[in-house]
Amino acid sequence: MLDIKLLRDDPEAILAALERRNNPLDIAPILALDESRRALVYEAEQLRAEQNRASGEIAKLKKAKQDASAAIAAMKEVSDKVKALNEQVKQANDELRSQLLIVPNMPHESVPVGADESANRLERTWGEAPALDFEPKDHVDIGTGLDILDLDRAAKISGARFSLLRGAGSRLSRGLVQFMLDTHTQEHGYTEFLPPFLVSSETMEGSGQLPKFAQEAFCVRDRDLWLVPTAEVPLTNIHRDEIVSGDDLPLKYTAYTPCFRSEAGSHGKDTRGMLRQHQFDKVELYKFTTPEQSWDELESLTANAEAILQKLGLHYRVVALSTGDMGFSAAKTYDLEVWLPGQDTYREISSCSNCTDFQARRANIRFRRDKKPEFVHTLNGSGLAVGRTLIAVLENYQQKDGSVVLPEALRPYMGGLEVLEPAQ
RNA sequence: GGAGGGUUAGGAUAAUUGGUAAUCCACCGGUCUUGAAAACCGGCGCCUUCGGGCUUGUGGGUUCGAGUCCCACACCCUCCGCCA
Repeated sequence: MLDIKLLRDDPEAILAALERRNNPLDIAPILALDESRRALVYEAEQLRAEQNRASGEIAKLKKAKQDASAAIAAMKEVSDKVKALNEQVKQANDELRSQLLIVPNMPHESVPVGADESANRLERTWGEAPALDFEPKDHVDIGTGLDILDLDRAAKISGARFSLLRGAGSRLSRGLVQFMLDTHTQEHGYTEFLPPFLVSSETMEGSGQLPKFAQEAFCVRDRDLWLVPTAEVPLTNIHRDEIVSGDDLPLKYTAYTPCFRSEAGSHGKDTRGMLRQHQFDKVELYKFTTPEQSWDELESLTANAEAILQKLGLHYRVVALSTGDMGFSAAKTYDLEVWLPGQDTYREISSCSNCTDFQARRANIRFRRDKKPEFVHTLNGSGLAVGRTLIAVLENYQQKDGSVVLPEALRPYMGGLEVLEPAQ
């Protein structure tokens, strides 16, 4: 949610930002709404002041055992007016908020301008694609050959877009989670959380999933609970409606959660294998920072996610998303794309964003350094998507005989195992 | 799911038959001091068009006026039931 004051004081800047995002939203009605709302608030407050004064008078008269019926009768009218006005103010507030909620965040000046992903900017690449002297298989064939991935039985249990890992496969997934959390907590200074996987509507609204993206999430029947689509949701809401100390910033949090997404609208996309699932594991990175810190912190958060890929020796590239490709809340986003030999392409494995004060305003997360509370900046990024990391390990470290050599960093998490051998 | 008790600022406690939130601790600033402590003064919740307005778990209701009365809900504690 943008600051209404910014809209009021500098509507041209907002219009220019919308233009860059290729978003034709008209802000004139919002400004008109704001103006009439403020007039209503002022009028209501004036009447309220009169009411408070008169109430004091009535109390005095009553104490002196004098007749107050005339004053009470007069106040009855004022009271009715105040009630009617407050009702209007409430409506105007709700209306204004819902209008403001559909305005996206303003892109940072360093974000490449363009309509879609074709305008994304390559920032850097790391490592090299493995030189395979044979036709690489994709993770489905590799995983099936190793008897660690069983998509048919997953479909039997839950339907399409689920996976069933077995034996070393499930241990590899668990090991990846451990490896990522250990790295972020011990080397990057993040505090680990294990949040609820079911959250309330209020929490979903706080981080911007509701009402706009209700279609993308799963909800529990007959209860006000949603399955988390990402750990970003519970992590954001840890400090919802709080004022944290400025001395504590930046706060760096990490959490593993499963993520549940309906992927409505992605039918026919990535149908093979475990690239796009209704349930997947992810280790999330999250920061609450001051406004001055947030751009440096975006770079270091991205570097923290990259460190995982580097330790695993996986070739990847970093891309700055264009204004047209960025998410609603982000002011700037870097995607990490890992090389997948089985797909013969780079695939997103992490998305790191600075949401500036956009999410904080909506979730009402502030900090105090002087007298006035200010909104924090929030940043989030995957560190990393576990399922896709598993895919990347399988595809990049596959051998001609169908085995997979485990990267050294993972071996301690696999009981010293060095190679996944194909089943006989 | 059932029964009972509770929720007032960061913490702890007040508030006549309903009269418009008081006090202590902690914390911050100032005076004083070589420095510190103590003492004293001011802050110590939010918004503001600087007139004020809002704030007693949340949302309604009654009333000129609600921490107080009524209704619904949330959360916490204790016990029963169920359960890993």
